[in-house]
Amino acid sequence: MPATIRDVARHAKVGIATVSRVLNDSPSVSDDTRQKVLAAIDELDYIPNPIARKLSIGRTLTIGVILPYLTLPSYVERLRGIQHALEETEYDLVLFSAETPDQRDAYFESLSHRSRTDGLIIISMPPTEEQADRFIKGNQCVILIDAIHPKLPCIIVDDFEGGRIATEQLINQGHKKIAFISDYLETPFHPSMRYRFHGYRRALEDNNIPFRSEYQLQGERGRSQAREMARSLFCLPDPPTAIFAASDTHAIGVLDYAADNQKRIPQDMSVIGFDGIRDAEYLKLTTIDQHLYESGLEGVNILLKQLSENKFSTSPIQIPLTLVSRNTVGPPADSISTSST
Amino acid sequence: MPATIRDVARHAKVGIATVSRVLNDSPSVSDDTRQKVLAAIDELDYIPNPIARKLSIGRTLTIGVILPYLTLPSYVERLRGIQHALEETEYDLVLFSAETPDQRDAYFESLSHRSRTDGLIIISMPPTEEQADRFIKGNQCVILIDAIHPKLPCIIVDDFEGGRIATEQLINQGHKKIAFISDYLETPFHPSMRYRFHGYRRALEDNNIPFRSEYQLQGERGRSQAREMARSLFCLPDPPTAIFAASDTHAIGVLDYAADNQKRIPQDMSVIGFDGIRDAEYLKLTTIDQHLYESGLEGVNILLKQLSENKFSTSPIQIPLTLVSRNTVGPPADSISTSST
DNA sequence: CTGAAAGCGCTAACAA
DNA sequence: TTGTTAGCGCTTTCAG
Repeated sequence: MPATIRDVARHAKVGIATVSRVLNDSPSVSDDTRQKVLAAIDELDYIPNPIARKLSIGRTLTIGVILPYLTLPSYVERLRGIQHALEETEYDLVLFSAETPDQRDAYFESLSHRSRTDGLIIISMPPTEEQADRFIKGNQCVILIDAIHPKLPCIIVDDFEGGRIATEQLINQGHKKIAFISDYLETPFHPSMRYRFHGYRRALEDNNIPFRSEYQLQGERGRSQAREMARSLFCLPDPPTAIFAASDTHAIGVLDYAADNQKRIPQDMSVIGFDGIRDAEYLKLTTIDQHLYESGLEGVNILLKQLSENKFSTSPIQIPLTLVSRNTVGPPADSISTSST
Repeated sequence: MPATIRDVARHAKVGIATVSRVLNDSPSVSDDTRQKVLAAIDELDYIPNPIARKLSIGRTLTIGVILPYLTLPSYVERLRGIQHALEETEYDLVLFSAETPDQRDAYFESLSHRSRTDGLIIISMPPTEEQADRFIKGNQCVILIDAIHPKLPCIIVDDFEGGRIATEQLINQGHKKIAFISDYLETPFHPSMRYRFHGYRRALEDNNIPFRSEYQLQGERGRSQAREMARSLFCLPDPPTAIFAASDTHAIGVLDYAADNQKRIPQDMSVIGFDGIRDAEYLKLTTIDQHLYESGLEGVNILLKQLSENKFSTSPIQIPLTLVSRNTVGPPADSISTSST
């Protein structure tokens, strides 16, 4: 049996509260008794029981993280930021992965109150009106990352603007035939991509480039799906000269297709991604970096502030986007031949 | 203030113990009173406080997972298995990421006893003798995945045999000039790769192929490092015709190099990996699948069995390896020209 | 089948 | 500065 605070008190011949005080670094303990207590603690190999502490102070000292898939690099990268920010605090990080809408709803329900966690970081899953109300009613501290709800604090990026910038970057290089590939846009699951698409449309419009529906492809999320989209695009009678991929994973799928089919990037096709995952850096992918890791850090900071100050703001925090120019965007082939003529 | 068990008892006009009984599905409650209690619970929106429960039963209902990096796909894949296995249980999964040896030692120390977690799943980090003793002394349930210690339960694969099989596969295709690339082999951090190397050596030996030290490269862990190794190998005066990469990440680095330098895989170079991460499937990489996801599942199963039966076996569980033949291994170029001559 | 009461190990008034 | 005491909300004997 492990020693308890009572054992320590007895051993040090002090009151149990005094032990608690030295445990919690209370200033109102004489140096003398502190030493005695410390000695007893040491002698008995005493370790305070965190559960008892939690019950007593009425907090769980636990932060829950709910994310959609543990597989996609962008979620893992955000998780890394969260984990890193949390490890210097007194909070434990408990992980919930919701791979289906049902599971998501179940978690939203079972974690809607304060009994298991002091707060929740929810990644890329906008709650419904009802679910948001439950969080509030349950007094659960929530922060949304990459999702938005008028009643809840959230961290987002300007996806519209990001989409616009990405497309503009392509246009500036001289591209006019610009494709857009993404997940299915009409799901409520991941609305960001829809905004990126709108940004894309806007950039085209601003530059008087007509939108061509054969240049817009959507499908199941995933790298291999993106590869197939790339194939379709390349096989078009009048193929695009550039692709704006709504995520780096999509962009990498395009790169895959190119690598396997003797297509040169960016000579035969320019590609710009979105996210700034680690592989993008490595693959020299030009992309819009949305600072995933930092968003995790920031999420923790905001949540902890909420927890300590017990006030929160529902005006979304915007993380700035950064265009990272690497090697996958260049002028279109025809512009080169034109200029060299 | 949330309702407590006492409120429910009062409301249902029963004793507090009775409420506890219906909460825990005790059979010794009359249907009649059960209904009354259930009604009260419903009416008061009562939610049992898990912390109080944990304190009372003396368990944390928490499993800790310690892993080296949250970035490498193989760890994430194992984590997925763990998370999945745990989500149907009453245990919470709390995450610890040890990115440095110091951090690892700190976690091993602070989690060496039962106060924060009921058990630990440790991935790819063999504890020292001293650390293992602490776990045992602290009565902490531990299972090692991809690491081994004589006093602790562990889940491993036969890395030696895997290395041998991978190499043999290359040899069977007619290769004689086979390179091996890996992390630095001499660290105590990730000993598996050393065994894979030994398996490689053995396969060469068995087939009377002399080991050529210029064909063995090691370096920092990582895809881009592997890419550089591929470059060195290709630039050798007498380059190898096949590469056994000690991890899929290494293998993908080789693929990267090939894609960027007009090298055809497997025509110009055969590549076999090790791990069976998801990208390997997607990239059609031939590899030795060590069933990462399943290892996570299995780790949880064993740990939970330990917890419930309070007995454990330190004889390592071996997960079988599977050779997955995909598109990156073929006969060497010279053998083709030979046979066609 | 049910209830009273004694903890689980800690924190935090309150009094001294 | 210190000790006593009353909880935190649950489980679990033990009587009835």
